[in-house]
Amino acid sequence: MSCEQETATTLRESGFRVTPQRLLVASALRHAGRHLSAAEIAEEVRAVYPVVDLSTVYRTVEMLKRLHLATATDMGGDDLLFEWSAGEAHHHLICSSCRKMQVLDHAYLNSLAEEVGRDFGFEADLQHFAIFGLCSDCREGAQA
Amino acid sequence: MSCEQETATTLRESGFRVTPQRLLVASALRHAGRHLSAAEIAEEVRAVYPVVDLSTVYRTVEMLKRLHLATATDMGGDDLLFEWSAGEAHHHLICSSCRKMQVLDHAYLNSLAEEVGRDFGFEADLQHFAIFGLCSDCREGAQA
DNA sequence: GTTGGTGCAAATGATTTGCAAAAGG
DNA sequence: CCTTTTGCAAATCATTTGCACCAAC
Repeated sequence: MSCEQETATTLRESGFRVTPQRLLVASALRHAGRHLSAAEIAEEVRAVYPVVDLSTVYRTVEMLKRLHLATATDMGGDDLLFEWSAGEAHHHLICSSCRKMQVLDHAYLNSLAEEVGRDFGFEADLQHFAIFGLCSDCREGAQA
Repeated sequence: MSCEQETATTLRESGFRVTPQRLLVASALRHAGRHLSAAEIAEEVRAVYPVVDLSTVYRTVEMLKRLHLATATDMGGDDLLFEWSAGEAHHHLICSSCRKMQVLDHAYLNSLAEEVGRDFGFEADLQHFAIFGLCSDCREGAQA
């Protein structure tokens, strides 16, 4: 089953209509392999399907979020960044000083999720966390 | 030493000038005992000192953040919420469904901070985290 | 006096919304 | 057909910025 068909099936099963815009937004995210802003998603989609409004992108991404197919994260920039959410979750260490971004394996957040579930019955949505702080380079720089 | 004097000393030592606006914004946060939006801070300050612009509140809070005297957190509402940052850090579990908010002790994030520091040399700023998810009540509701 | 801080007013800019037309099922 | 979805255009609204004046020190 192709990516497109897979998305289409998921949408239909969830009671949403399948439209080219939705498939293309999903596809753009799935194949980007990185975080995209709403404007970047629109750009990607327009390369194939010229007329897509930003509002449609926002509405679609909102839907994908509800279906746990995409995540939205404030990574310290001016706009929210969206990412396809498949396979293992991952997170980011973002340096407040130099903006460098490192990937953090989900293993680091596993026990937190478990403890919070055990102690509070809370099902934490730890798909995509942004942890701000100072990277090793900037820490050394600050001491010098 | 009173709260006001304490803040004044900190500001002076950090090379910032001491102004009534700054002392009052700090005081509003310190004594609120809860999260305040910029507008709420302005309201508090104006009760004592009638003319304070929102932009001053934003600029002051930004300064307090740099001094680690206050935190800014997106708690899912329309605006950022600010809180005085004293004593032990704490965090929040926020239900995406019913918006209920529970306090999470810093102990839950301690090991994460340590591991990230050890493995990446990254000094995580884990003063005030908002963890979204489903609370126990809403999980039960969803199953029914 | 200098420099930094404030109020005011205006700009910014991402995200949201109302609505009529278009398309999915 | 009936309902959902879209594009368009306009609105929203928290936050930021430029600038002239004022206050710390």
